[in-house]
Amino acid sequence: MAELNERSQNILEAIVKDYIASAEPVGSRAISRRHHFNLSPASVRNVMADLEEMGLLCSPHTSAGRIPTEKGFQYYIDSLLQIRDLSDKEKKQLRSSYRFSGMKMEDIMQEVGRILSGLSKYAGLVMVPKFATTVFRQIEFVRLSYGRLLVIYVSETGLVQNKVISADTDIDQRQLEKISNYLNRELNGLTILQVREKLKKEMQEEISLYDQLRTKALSLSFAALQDEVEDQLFVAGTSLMLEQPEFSSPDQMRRLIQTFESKKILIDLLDRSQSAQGVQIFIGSDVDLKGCSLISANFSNRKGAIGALGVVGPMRMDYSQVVPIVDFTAQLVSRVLDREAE
Amino acid sequence: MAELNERSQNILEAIVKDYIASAEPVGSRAISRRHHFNLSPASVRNVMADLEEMGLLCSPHTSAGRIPTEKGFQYYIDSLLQIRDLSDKEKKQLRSSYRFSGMKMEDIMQEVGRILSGLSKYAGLVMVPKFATTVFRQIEFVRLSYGRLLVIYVSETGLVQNKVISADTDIDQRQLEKISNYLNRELNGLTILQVREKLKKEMQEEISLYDQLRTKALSLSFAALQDEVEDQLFVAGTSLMLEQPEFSSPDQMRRLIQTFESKKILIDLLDRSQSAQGVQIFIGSDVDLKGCSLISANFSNRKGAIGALGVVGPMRMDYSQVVPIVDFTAQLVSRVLDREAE
DNA sequence: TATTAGCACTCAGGATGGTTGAGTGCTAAT
DNA sequence: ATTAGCACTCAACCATCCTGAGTGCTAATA
Repeated sequence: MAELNERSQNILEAIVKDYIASAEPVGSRAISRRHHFNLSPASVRNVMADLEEMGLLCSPHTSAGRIPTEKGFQYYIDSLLQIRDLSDKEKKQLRSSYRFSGMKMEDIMQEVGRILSGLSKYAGLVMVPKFATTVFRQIEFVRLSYGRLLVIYVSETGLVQNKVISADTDIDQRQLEKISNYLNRELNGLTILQVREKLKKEMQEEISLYDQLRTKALSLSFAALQDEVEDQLFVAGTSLMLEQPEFSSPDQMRRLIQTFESKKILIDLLDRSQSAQGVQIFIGSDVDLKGCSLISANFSNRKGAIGALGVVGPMRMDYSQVVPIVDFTAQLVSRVLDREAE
Repeated sequence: MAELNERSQNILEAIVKDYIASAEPVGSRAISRRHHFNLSPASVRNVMADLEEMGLLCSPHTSAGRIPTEKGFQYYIDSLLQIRDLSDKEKKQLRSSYRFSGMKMEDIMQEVGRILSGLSKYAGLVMVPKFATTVFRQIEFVRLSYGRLLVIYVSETGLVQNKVISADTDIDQRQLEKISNYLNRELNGLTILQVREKLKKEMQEEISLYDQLRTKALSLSFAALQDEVEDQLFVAGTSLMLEQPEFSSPDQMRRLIQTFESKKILIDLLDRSQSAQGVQIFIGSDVDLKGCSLISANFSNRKGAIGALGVVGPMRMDYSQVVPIVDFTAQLVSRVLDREAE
């Protein structure tokens, strides 16, 4: 993107800000009046025409003001937006909104989503990613019925997964305990991915069946861990977004709800932000989020990244407000999880 | 409700059916033409006026046809609706939609919701109720960090719950195993409610502390099981409902989404149907479901009721279609769970 | 040369009014 | 008891007009 001269930048910024505030097209007169760069509406119009030429603005129809295009927002965010830091007071306030003592992972995530949504007035998202990326801590088996077992495995970060598997023969609880003891000793500290590797390798070597218990243990844990568990996504405050004027028409509402319902689009985006550092901003049809933006950040404990959170709002979102909230929340959550981990 | 004479019944039924099909007010002419009770529009009008007087019909404005009121629907459902049985072919088809092998409880529930929604074209609900009503099967402890434990407990029906608790002292894994062994022996076969009772009683008698292990076991399990775990509700296909003409206005959409988001209203209703037998129908502002109805049924295995499922749709729903689907699905799910339980 | 005043033009949105058609209630005739 | 007939009502649709906000262009200005 070519650099803009200062005047153009100022005017673009003014337009974006006004539009964020009002959700309505902004006209040259309004700009020249409300912002005090001593310029007549006519001059402003000239600049606006240039900006439109460059694809940063557009007008819904001839006699309406201009609104920023996606590209316009992009430019604004990349070059003009300055994120203010939260004041200590705000940080304190934010910190006190979050109270997680005694909550288990899932509940914390849900609560974080709710609070994010409440603070931003948009939809809050929290994703706990695939189990595969976590570190194995413990596995337990519960016999449900003949040949049917419930497997429960716990990650280093405190995530719990359970799954029902079928064994070809019945196994009693005493034996199951031995098996889990064996596995817990053997697999401790590996990531689930490593565990899978190890199991696969050992099972190939094990064809000789010289140790019945061990063979059983391997095949059971293999069955338990083999397939992917999906990312878990918590969404809160969808209906808050429906209050926004850009979603006032039935059609737009429907589309929005569908987006949230399928979750896939959101998970993909959060997955992407998973691997990045710091706050990410995704804009509009960047990826099937027509008219919306996603502000996200990942969180982690000292054992590594464990998830991502964020806020989805209309593209016309108050970024300078929401970005620091998301950022700080991610840090807070990271710290909490760290404390929990040890 | 006073009994209606046959003609009135016929006409009411015709109106309800036409309205269900079209979602539009139905007029006297349409009735007298489409249904062949040789009556002129004028006669139909007379009857309609009576029905309106009784509060079973109303007209949105003078020159529109009539639509059934809530009371009208209620009467229709109570007295006129006849539920056809599913044909064997339909049953077979339904049965083959449901494939749950190797799925764990949560996934089954989610899948059932999705399928219910798909079949009915409305929103599908499945609720797994409070843990308290289930029978204890097994408890396991995992040490997370100093003094912090993860408790996992499994019900007879295969539900898994986990929770983080803090102990006042650190306990190592060997000791935890002993504790869980002890508890598993001691609490086997009781409902969670009974378990709570028992624990409370024993803890009172235990002040003497003559057995350290046992005391610890009691206090841990008490902490783990003391507080209520909420009902879990799975909702699928919200956006399908938005397609219905009655929710075409932004306002109605918003309200609907809010209802689904809070979940509370739905949980309350399903909770109610939990205890009842067979299919239940809840209509409209019966309970804060303005414009909607809920058709629900509970499911159970031979150890007792474990949940409820249903379909939420516009009050103008095709009951004769949806009721048997819900009914049969509940039976199917019950059977599946029975098979799983032993 | 950059800015601005002035002016003609555009167009969405609101107000107004007429027409249509579906539906009603009432009355008198059957 | 039923129904034909008729006057009446009213939402929905359409065309039309008007207004005001906003534009682009051009010529005058600093």
